[in-house]
Amino acid sequence: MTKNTNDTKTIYAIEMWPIEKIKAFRKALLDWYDKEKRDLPWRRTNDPYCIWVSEIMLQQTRVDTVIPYYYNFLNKFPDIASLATAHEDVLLKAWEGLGYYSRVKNMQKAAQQIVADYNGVFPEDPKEIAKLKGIGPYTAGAVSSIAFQLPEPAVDGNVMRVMSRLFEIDADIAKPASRKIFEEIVRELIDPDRPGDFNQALMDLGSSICTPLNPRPEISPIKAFNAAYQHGTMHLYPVKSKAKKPVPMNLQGIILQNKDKEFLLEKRPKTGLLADFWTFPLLQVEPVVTDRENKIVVQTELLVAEAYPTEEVHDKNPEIAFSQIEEALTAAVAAKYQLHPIWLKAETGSVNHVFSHIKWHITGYYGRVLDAGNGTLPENCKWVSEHDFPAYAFPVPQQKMWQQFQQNTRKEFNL
DNA sequence: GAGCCGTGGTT
DNA sequence: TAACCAAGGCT
Repeated sequence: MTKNTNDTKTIYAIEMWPIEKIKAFRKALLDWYDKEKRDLPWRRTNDPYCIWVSEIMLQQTRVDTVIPYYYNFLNKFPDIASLATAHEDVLLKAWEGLGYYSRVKNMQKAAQQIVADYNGVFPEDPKEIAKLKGIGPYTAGAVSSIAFQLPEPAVDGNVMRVMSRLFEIDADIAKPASRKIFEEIVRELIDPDRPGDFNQALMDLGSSICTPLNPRPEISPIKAFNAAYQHGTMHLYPVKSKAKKPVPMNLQGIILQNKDKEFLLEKRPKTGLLADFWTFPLLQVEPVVTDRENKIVVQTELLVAEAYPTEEVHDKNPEIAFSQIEEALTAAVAAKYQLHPIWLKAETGSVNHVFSHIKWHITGYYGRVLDAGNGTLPENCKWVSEHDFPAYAFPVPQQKMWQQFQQNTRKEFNL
């Protein structure tokens, strides 16, 4: 930060406004917020715990999605102590469907930190708040300003977009390093008397008027402060590099039922994608498929490194594809689960699911196991009656598989 | 710093 | 449809 001759600061080569303009900006923004702000559940409380819960849930997640989860979560875990001592399966169930599941695990660790280090009372110092697990720069600023009226910036995607247009900032907002620039700017602009409202007003403006697509700067309460709008350069901001496309992956979803009508569920590892969630067994098994010269097109093996579109497998040799898939499934299931199912001669469905960085294509197969009890099931596997399904945390791909099985296969074959 | 980590809504 | 988007943080 340097000082100019005309008494204004320069932040990362961006010239800050004089104090009179800053004050006018605060008033224009807060007047609009007072008039237009939405009535949201977490805006009816000053409890830092409730504010915290809302901020974690709102990370990369829409307001409409969060609202029912917010009520349910506070009902189940009304305070820091109850969160700190919750059972993990109950915790995950409360977050089921929200995504980014490490958020809730980190939140519990933070609750335990607060119990251990702060006598169970949420700390009021931004530096201390930022030490809590799962609380990064944005959330630390949000809780500090909203719950404790501290003049801390809370820079999220909305704020970066708004500021990049106001000041015609060329920094790539997709890069983590850019956030610091915007924090310095917000530190200068933030209203010291209403920091929480100021931060929330910026975010509300970003989500309603200063939107990524089809923004309406002409009706913005701060259009007079918008350099990009005034200069006709709105289309240039924000600068944001493109995200990578999700990598496709093919899986077989194995729906197995024993003679007690129970289904085989598998708990995923405690780190990585969908950690600690339950699904039908998912295998990366490709059948041996040969072309008309008996040349191998796809080699059967577990954990095939490269994804291979199932449709192509059928296309290459449709008349023998299913029996060869069946053969491969039988071998894989015997090896991994020590089970020997009798397969239904049809797929139970086809599920597509897109994650942030992976795209799953799951083909479902149903098998009935009559000799269960001989082999030893892997430690993370369990036969479960569907009556007990509501107690298990399922990711969306699993729910899609189950839905297809019920609606299609089960009805048709009376299983 | 870049990759990992979900899901649902919009265009 | 595919692409893009939404109140990020951790490793």
